[in-house]
Amino acid sequence: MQTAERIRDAAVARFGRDGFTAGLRAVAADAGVTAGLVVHHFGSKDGLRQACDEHVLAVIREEKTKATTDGSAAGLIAQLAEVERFAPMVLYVVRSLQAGGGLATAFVEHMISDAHEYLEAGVTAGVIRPSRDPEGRARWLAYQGIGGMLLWTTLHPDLDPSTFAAGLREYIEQLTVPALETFSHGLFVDRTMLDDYLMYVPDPPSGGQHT
Amino acid sequence: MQTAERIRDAAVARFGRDGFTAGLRAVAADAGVTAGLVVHHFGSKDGLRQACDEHVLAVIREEKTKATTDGSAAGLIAQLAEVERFAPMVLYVVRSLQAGGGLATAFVEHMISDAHEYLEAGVTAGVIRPSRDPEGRARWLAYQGIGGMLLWTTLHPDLDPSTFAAGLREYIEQLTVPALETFSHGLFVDRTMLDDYLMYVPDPPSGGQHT
DNA sequence: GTCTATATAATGATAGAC
DNA sequence: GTCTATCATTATATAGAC
Repeated sequence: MQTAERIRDAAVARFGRDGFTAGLRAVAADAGVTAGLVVHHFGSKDGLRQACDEHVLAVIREEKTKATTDGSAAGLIAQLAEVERFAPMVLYVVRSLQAGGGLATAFVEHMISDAHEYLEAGVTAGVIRPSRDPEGRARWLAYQGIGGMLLWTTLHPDLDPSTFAAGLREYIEQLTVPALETFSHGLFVDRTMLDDYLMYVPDPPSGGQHT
Repeated sequence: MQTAERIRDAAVARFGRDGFTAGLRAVAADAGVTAGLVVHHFGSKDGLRQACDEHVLAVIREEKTKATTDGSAAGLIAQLAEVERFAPMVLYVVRSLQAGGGLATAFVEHMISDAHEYLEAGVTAGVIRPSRDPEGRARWLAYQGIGGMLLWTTLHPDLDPSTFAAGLREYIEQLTVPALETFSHGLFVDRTMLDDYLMYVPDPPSGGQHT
């Protein structure tokens, strides 16, 4: 393997474990080179991070990671095997989500798009209820799902590649019943809250479906 | 006002704007003192942050901030005025949630407890559906609600006290319809997904209600 | 391509005058 | 209590030998 790629992979793993405050010397040591060489290849620390972002995003797109923001336990748990396979990269994505930036935005938009596709297929198949704002619903579910996991992750900072997947499993198992309950029959007994709000926002976004 | 308190308030504001990577010199300059005096009063940067945490948490408890994780637009928008009043402290809490630590955990647990109380009152009043895991449902709603806002905040890093509340309003207005829809009648057409899952996890947690 | 050595800047923290 | 001056460390990045 080329040295530059080895440095980049070491950076993905190190940044994933320690966050972006990790120094170039640590990355260089992991890759078996010196800090100077890292700068020689990537110009700066920011250039290195950009290379990591691009590589991780390319892998995500290539693997066609499916969105699992529908709250389905089956889908989520099935994804956990993938999480374990790509543990270093998953951790890198988590760090990006915590820090913000281009990869985080791209990842979230990717998940929203996937969720949208998945939900619309469900609507067509008759298992998912239609929405008057399908795009907004996908966006909301993605934000809540990713955000919830992100918050849980941040509150349990002992995350390393070996324990991350197990911890994530615990989080999902704890919250699957409430999620499925709510996604099955909602939270409110009736729809007065929705109707009250719709009186103030009467215009459904384009693409809205009958609800 | 005492100098130590002025330094502490300056630190809350500065850490809220720039995150915890902000230096002691910046905090000291904001408070009109020197870096040495900050250390003299708080022992270390970590001591300063701990003092900030304790103060913010005390204010939160004193103001009896109500949980708004029920997805209700009315409740959320009503809270926005409070967000504007306490903008520097809200930003500090956001930074804590991004960084993890004691204040973040305490804040989330506070919101979970509030949501639990609020939901149970709704169940008793007959407007909220019962859950077989009321505590888990409150936890799930709090994680998703806080996490979603946190993710949105992280993805829009141009946050300062003046624009934060307006941006938050935009986020809420975008996603209120999907949230109310889902909380009104769920996401799935029927409850086969829930029933399928419950066959694997047949034991309802203690305190469960009939669903 | 890779290294050593160094420049430069910023950090948290300390010592001691006043 | 408050300041000035400084130390020790760490960081990114550069220069140049090989």
